[in-house]
Amino acid sequence: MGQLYRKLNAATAKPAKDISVAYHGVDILDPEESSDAGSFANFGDPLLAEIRARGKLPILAGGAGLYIRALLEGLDALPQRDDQFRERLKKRAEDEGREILYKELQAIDPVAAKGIPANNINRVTRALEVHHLTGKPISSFWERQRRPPKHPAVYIAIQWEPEVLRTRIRERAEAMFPALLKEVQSLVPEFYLGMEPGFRCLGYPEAVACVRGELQEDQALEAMIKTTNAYAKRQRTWFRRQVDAIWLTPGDDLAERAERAYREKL
RNA sequence: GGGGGUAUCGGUUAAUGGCUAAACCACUGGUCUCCAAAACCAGUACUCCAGGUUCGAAUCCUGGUACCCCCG
Repeated sequence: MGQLYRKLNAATAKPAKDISVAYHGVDILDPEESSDAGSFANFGDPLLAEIRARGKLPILAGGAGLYIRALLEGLDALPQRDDQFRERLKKRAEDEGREILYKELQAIDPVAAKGIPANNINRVTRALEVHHLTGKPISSFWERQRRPPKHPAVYIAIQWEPEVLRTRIRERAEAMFPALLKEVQSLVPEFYLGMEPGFRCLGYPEAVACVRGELQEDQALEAMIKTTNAYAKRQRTWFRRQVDAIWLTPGDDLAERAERAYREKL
């Protein structure tokens, strides 16, 4: 996710430059460009086909479950995001409260309203947006018959002991933080406001707040650790419940076991 | 040794002597079809201890304990 963005290197865990694997999808957006699951899928779909055609095995590495699903399974034919419309809704939600938007959704699309929590402003917004753009309720696009995945794949996830994972996340954040601060200082406020889409990536909002003097360094670091832990938890839930992942334990020969799992499954 | 203050979920705090002790964060589980490194839902868990006053105590009183501050 963060790896998509140019200039944001310190906290995005990009692959080392001298690595012997061909990487794609790194440094393809500027921080002011927004990304979404649909455009990610559009980017990756031909790429996967092309790599396969060369007889190579593509590997998707990352934890944004929705992006991976969008790429491997495809999305329904929903329209792309409309940022202007979203801005308007956001403003209305701030001025009049989010309940207004949900009431609107209930009026336009009771089916969708039933499936979307009233407080989930993101999904309520999306549903209203689709209606705005197409004149049709988003639920009318939901008529999805189970289609075969566009790209056959095995999901492989690593199951860490909770305490070990916690420690690794802390150490990772601590290791990244000094460079992250320096990087953000060199970008904000001179070149960026720090509110652009790229700066939504883990650790960046905290570093921006620190550069602006809103947080002490140690507070920012702790906040970054916090959000990273929360993210890891969401990942765990996603790969546990949303997809049929194979869970491997660290300490084994991961590469070997992953390959075996892959052969068994396909 | 003397004086004062504080004590409520893991953390920070809320509750005129009166509903089932609350909120936020953390933690655990979960939701998910285009901002997802997002947004959201649910759950666990607390009145320092022992007495007393009272119909009724987190709240008032006594003693103890722990921590903080001041004086020696």
